[in-house]
Amino acid sequence: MSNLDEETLFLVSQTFKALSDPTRIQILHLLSKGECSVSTIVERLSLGQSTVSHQLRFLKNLRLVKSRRDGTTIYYSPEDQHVLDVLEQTIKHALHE
Amino acid sequence: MSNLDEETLFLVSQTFKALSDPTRIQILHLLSKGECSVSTIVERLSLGQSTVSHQLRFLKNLRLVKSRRDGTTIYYSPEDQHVLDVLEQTIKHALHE
DNA sequence: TCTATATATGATCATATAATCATATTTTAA
DNA sequence: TTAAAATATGATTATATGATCATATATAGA
Repeated sequence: MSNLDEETLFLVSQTFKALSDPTRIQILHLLSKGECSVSTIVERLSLGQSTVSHQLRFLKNLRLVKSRRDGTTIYYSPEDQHVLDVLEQTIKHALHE
Repeated sequence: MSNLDEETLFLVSQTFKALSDPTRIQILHLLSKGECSVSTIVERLSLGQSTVSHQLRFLKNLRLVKSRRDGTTIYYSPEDQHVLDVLEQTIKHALHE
């Protein structure tokens, strides 16, 4: 496996940290079914608008989700299949599958 | 993708949390090269014995590492290839690969 | 049994994190 | 250009986390 300098180590840990919160996992899991606007995420998951916006920024900073604007609405979706694979694999691991 | 009940959500988040700390990533990364005793990990990574022991317990609780005893020495290794795959994939993601 | 070695555990404390509140920004339409 | 709707941002606060210290436990050998 590739070596880990300090900077990479930090980036990797941050990436996992982005996935280590139930709220952010819920959001990413919802997005895995198709892109959603912020307000849709708020409704579907019964979360505060500010909470969702903060968490989306976190996920986006780590390139786990991407966004596109349509008018005043911003749609979020998973950055790539890679991200969903890691989530899926870890769900399986957690479920002893 | 599989649905996520509250309990699974928590387990998945804990699993990612176990991988979200630089110290624990270093440990797992070291173990990916071959099993190590606690004292070897302490030496190789220049960490405190108590720190390593605490972190190994965390990793083991989430089934990310396993251990075997030989006399007074306890050897740790990654639980399975699955775990290493997730680590490897995330390292690649962090490195934009 | 007594000692030494290896590892684990419990408590403490400084720091990091997530939710919330209030407010700001951006875009569209009237 | 003003208002409304959607989203983002900054500050605050309660809680979670990780390193460290002191101590406990377990195993092997004298």
